[in-house]
Amino acid sequence: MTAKKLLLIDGNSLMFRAFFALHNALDHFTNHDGLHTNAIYAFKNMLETVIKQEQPTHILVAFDAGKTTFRTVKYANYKGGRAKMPSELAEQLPYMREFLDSYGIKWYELKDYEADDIIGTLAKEAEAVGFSTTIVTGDRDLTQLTTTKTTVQVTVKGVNQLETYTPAHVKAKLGIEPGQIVDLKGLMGDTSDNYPGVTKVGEKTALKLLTQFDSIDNLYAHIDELKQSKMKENLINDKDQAYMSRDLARIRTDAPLKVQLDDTIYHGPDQAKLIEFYKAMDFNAFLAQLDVTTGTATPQMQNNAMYTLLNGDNLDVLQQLKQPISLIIEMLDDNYHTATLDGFVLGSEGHWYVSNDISLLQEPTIKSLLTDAAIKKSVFDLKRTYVALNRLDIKLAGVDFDLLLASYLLNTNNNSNDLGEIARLHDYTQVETDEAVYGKGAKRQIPADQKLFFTHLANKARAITDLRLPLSDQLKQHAQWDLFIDLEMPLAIVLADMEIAGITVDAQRLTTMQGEFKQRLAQIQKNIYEIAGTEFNINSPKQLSEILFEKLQLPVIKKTKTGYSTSVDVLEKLRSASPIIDEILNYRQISKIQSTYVEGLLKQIHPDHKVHTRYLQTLTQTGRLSSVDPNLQNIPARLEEGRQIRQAFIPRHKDWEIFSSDYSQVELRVLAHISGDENMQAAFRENRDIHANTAMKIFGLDRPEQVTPNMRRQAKATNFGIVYGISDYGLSQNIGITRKQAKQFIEAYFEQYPKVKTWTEAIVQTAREQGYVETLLHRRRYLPDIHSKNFNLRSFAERTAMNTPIQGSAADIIKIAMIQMAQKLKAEKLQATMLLQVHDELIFEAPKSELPILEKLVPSVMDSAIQLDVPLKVDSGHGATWYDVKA
DNA sequence: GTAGTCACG
DNA sequence: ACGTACGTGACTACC
Repeated sequence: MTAKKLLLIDGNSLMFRAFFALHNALDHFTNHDGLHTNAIYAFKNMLETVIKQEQPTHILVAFDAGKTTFRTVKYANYKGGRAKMPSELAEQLPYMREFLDSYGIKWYELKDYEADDIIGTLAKEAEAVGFSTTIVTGDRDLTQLTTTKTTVQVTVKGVNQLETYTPAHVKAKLGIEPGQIVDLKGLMGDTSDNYPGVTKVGEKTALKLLTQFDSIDNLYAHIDELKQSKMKENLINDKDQAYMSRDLARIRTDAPLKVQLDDTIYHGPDQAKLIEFYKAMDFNAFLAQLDVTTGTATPQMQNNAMYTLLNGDNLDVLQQLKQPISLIIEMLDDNYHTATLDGFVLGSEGHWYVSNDISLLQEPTIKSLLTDAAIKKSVFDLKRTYVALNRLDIKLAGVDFDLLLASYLLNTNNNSNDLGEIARLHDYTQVETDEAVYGKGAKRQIPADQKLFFTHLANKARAITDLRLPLSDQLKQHAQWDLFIDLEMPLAIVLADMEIAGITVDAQRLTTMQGEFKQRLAQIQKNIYEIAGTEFNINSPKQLSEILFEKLQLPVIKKTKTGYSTSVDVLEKLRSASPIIDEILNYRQISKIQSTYVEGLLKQIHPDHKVHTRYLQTLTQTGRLSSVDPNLQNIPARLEEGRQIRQAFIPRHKDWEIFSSDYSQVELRVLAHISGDENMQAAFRENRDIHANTAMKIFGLDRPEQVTPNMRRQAKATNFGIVYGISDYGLSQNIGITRKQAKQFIEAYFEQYPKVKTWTEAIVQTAREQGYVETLLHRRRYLPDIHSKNFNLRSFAERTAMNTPIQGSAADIIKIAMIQMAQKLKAEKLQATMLLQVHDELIFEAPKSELPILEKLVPSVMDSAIQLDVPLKVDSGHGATWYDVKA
């Protein structure tokens, strides 16, 4: 006899999860009747994952029967104040049941009881007859049902990550037994279910009390033993409430169910019904997964594109291709500056031409097709494709669609670089992921069977062709078409040219520095070992903390997940405690410079004496670029010691210089513009020192002379805080004041800049209502966590709602400037070359003779990139090396 | 592969 | 009561 395994699903809880998991894509998930289907879609995926994982013999999905239950009879406010179910979800309920029916899964609801009670009762019955049971829910309260035979899986993030609770896990996590959870809830109450518990008692206090007294009963039996305190008073006053809350929290295991365990046997889906259901829902991707003839679900049936192998003799077929033509230059390695070109594919609508003979690209037929701006082409990752072809001296032109860029703009959360994965995000399954075909890590390679490789290439090209129209439509619907066509697409070429140009690095200079730093590190290391009285690895936080906090017994300031923190802010506080601290800080600083910037950079220099970074154009959530291999956006600047690294960045010719322009306070100017705050706008219009201005306002001063450097520093931090989505705690940590003071700062700030306050509130509200926020150019960021019950996740989403429009609009602005700058340099036939972008700064190399031109041209392009209600300000400088560029 | 630390805007 | 500043990438240690 095989072991019986029961799967119990908290239908309401998971349905909500499923609904909000795809809340972003609510509009996208509607069937031909206009019915929303997102919750059903996500629920189905989740259900299949769990069934596959658990292999149950029995399944039941429990639902809540209605608003009133025995709990609301006991306590009228139970679950009061809850927002009512969104209508987009409510309309899916009947279909959810139909889905379960066709999937052969029993579902059940019972008047006056909640889903929890059905689950509790069945779990108990199942246990009595020797089943093992798994409960899946989004509600932590169900962990009270955990036993040796019953595990509870709680969704953590989204829907597919589950945290498994066994009695041991409950104990490890909370320090109490599963059975004590009701006592815990009794004492602490539950805000989301809206019952009170004991005044001022939260989880921490409640757990402390339970470790001492085990249960509410025992606590009250010994209440006299507690020392006189406010808490004791509260416990006594709220005794009835505590007992009531405990009873509300307790899940019933004796509900009068009209369903037997035998009714929950899982036989699998009714194929015919399921097909009908998927058709009704327009779940075409799911339909495709069903093998209709055998009536069982099979792995993805892939319909492969037919391809033709190109050779030297059949290239003329390409001239028959209909436009737009999809193009892929395949490289397995990430770094397209150096990766081997493994093959290519060209084609459109049913005609796919592939080859692994790269030399064919040089044939006039193909080369002219690629370089002709009048022949329209679609690609996946324009910058990558352009750079690869440039290595063959082919100037790619005529690309008017990039699937990767389009997908990124539609949802910045989808930051995969894999065509197959991205296609799936858009419900297109007729192409494998690269990982599936090539493998990953050390095993990544072209498949031994060439047919597999060519088929994959053809499928990829077909995916680009098939997704071009729908994604273009979506961009237009989102008002993002201009952002796509006029900004990101042209920018890809500008960035490609910058990467190709590269920046020259003086390896000699770095090697000299390497020697110096090596000596200094050896000396500091010696000092540290002397003070510590032993040798150890200073680079190991673990070994270092043993020395500091155990051997030397320094006070512990902060802990990390795994031990003691040894970060700068901790060490700063310990400075006076031991001379070893200064030495360690010094060691850290220099070894960082040595390993990351001196040695790290040396490794990245190409034979042309340059480094060629790659800008990631589709990674950040805000629209900024990022830079890798090497990262040239975090070259030291703040401290002199590190700043000297910039001496190694030099122009490519003698008699040339490095020239740089940067926006001054661009983010605050953006804030002044979008908030419409008159006071802040006036400060910028009158070209005042914004931080001093803020200091005067929040400290109530009349004259700028009264602003002390410390006031300005605090005001500056407050300005930054606002941009980051202010919190009193964050600000207090940053400038070392109390939380209360920080709160007063923020209040004073908002009084002086009232519209900034209104704007922050409005943007958070906007995020709640539409599920996303936008930049000036309609770059969009979805914030699903804005509705989270989890305080941390929700707060983070709220800060992000404030920060993203600011940071993202600043990113939009400099991107416009870059495109216009590239055009100007070309139009004016200047030799000056744009090399780097560092978020608010553009860096060039140029013959000295062109410097006077650049000094006018670059700032004028940058400050007129966009018209705001406040002026943009740009500072410039130049010098023999990057280090010598000073404004 | 993850965590801790630190470099930048 | 909760426990944080926003956005990144690279290096080292350790499992």
